[in-house]
Amino acid sequence: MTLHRADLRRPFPDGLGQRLTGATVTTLSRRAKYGLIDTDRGDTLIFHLGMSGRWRIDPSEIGKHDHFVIETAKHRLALNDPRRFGSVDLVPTGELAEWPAFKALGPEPLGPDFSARHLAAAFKDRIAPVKALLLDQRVVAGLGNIYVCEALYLSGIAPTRAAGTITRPRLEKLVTAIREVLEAAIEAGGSTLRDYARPDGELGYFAKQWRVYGREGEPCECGGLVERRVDSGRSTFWCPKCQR
DNA sequence: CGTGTGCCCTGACAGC
DNA sequence: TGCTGTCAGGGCACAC
Repeated sequence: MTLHRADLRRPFPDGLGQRLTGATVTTLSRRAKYGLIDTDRGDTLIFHLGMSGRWRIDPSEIGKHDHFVIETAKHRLALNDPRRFGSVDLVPTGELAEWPAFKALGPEPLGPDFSARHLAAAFKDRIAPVKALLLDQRVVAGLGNIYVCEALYLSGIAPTRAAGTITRPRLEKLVTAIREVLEAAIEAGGSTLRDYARPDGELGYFAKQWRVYGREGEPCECGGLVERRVDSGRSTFWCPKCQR
């Protein structure tokens, strides 16, 4: 294991090398936008790819942004992250549930605990825009900017709408739309924006299926035009005519 | 507590 | 061919 700098979003954990060297990987999994690698030493390596991170498998050479490199028996894995918005943490597996970023995490959107009932409870009395709450990982875990825009479009809900004012039938539609968007994206191999690639190097083709994201000024099926707005530096794309 | 803003950082791209 | 400005899949600290 080699570190090529001292930190990403935050410093790499102390003792990373000693705790990983010689360990055997027992399980690979995911929670929200974090990847989890369990070892037989009782530790879990938690990584987040941020906006620009990727794992490079057996790279021909170690590049400028290959910050963290793991050698396994068969492969070399390089965590490459130009913007360094990603993170690496090492936590005892038994303490994962108490890990700060996981403790308050909402349900997985494709799991059994995500429902209109859950959203109704999370949105109750909230005046914040529904888009902001869907991006809040404590409400639902793992949705990002693109998929939230797409799901709100599919369910006909304006991103600016106060979350607590959405009726139950429309929350049902929203839950369905979120699942549909995620399943379609997974099926297509992810979303390509600029340079995202799948582990095999192929691009993710879900971008071609975006209905509103990145389509400012283009016509919606309803005859309206897709608009873009920016809130605290992040873009929202939506059709004001069919999203209310 | 809930809400909204701005920053972390680099690279790609458009326009001049 | 540079240069400059804008924008980007996320998360979190901070102010009110």
